[in-house]
Amino acid sequence: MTSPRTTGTAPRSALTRARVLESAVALADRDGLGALTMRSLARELGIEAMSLYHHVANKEDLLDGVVDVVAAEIQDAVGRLEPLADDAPRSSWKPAMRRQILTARSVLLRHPWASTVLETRKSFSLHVVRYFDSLIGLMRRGGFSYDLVHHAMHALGSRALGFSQELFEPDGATAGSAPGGGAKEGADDAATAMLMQMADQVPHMVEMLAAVSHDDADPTLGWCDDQTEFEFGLDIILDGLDRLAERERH
Amino acid sequence: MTSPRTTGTAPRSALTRARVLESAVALADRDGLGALTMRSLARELGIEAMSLYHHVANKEDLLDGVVDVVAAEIQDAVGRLEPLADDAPRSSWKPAMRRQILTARSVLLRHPWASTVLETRKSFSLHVVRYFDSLIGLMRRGGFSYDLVHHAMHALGSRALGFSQELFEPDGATAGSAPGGGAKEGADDAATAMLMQMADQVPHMVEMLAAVSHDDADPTLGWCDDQTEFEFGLDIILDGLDRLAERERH
DNA sequence: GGTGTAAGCCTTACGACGTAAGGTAGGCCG
DNA sequence: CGGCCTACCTTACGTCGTAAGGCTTACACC
Repeated sequence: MTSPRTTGTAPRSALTRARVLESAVALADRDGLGALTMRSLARELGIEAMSLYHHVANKEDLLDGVVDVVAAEIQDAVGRLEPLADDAPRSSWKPAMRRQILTARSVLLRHPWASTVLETRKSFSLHVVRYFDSLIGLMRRGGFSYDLVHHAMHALGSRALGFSQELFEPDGATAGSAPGGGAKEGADDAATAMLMQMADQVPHMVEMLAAVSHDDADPTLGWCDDQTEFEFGLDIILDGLDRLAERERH
Repeated sequence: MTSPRTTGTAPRSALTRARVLESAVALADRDGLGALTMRSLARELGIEAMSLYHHVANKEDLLDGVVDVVAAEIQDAVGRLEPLADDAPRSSWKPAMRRQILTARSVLLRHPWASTVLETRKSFSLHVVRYFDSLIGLMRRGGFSYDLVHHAMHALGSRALGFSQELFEPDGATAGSAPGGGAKEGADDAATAMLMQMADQVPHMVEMLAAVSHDDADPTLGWCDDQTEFEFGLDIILDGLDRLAERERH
């Protein structure tokens, strides 16, 4: 379909590392992380698996690159936010940081598999580090000592990037099930039923679920609002840091 | 070596699901999660790979079971703590919870691979749920509404179990490298060197590293004390929750 | 005792996976 | 024109999880 360019300087390869990585991201978005294999990615690009090795060193390198693409997307989105005014009060570090983190989160929500890959990297992505750097800058403007900044980054952990791995997520991002798959609904119901069975073993939990679910509009216990819970946890940490920074400043 | 029992009711199988799971935990402890395969586990037990399927349904089930073993260990350790006195003040929920979580953490530190596996489970382990239940109970004694308890569990996230997945851990728990492996030292140094190279790209980060590392005793920047950072983050959250609970109680 | 049954273990084999090794063909520069 | 470099391909190996089916042992019952 694409006519081979007969002029130009590089007629041979339309395929670049960048295109490989973009394709990998698209494939993972569409079919899940489990479906991202060298062979399937090659098929997607219309080449053979081994040809990928001319653009990435191995699968680890591919994943590094894929993380980098997502991280660049984050940095881009964060960079699009309007910057802090020069005369902004010291306290504005907190809403600014909140906004950056929620922006990062919105990007990661578009690539649900990315957090899993991020956690398994053993080297930095430049884009991630630059994103962290901007958070550090915000805290400095808020009057944090570097020591406090350092602790703060650890306290935030993965929340700094906008995810907080939920234990026991309903659907594993790793799964990569075929899009027509059936058995999904009822997962919550099954969990609730299981809990009911062991009501005597976990009385507080059962009572909590009862209490929380019926001042909710939805009586089927459609479980929790991720966004709300994320923001709740984030705010607790930001408020705590604010208090510590104020104490530090005497 | 072990004389086969000729009496008794079950002379045949010394191998049980429990023994399989224990062996799997031991293998992962020793050689890493990556070394835990059906074949290697079978070799460890002196049987063939396929024979394992008489005791576990498949590898997912094996991992479920392995998580359960670790969770039982956590529950056991937590159960060994002395319980709250009946006349303990309301505010004692906080140190009690802190103690439980740090106890859970001490168990997970003995099984560094376990957090990774925990995150990938898509169903509950009874022992984990019971542990959570005890945390909920503590917060209730502290006067929390169930709604606040619910948010609190989300805010804690994996910290409730004593881990806070560090992005970019020095060594992947998944690796399972041969015990004689060489290239480990210098990982921090390499990271620092890389950061130095891009100093202009991440000025705050570089400055922070400089500031934090030289009021540290160790000038080689041996990086951070995990335990300290974990407790710092945990305390921020617990303090924040305390404040919210107090406000709730008017 | 003999016999049926079922459990525990083994053998063989399949289709994924990542990737090592080496082959081929086209475009560039001399 | 000839050599070379590079993108791509072919083939093959060793690993993984596990499906299918066979052997053997120990018990339940007659």
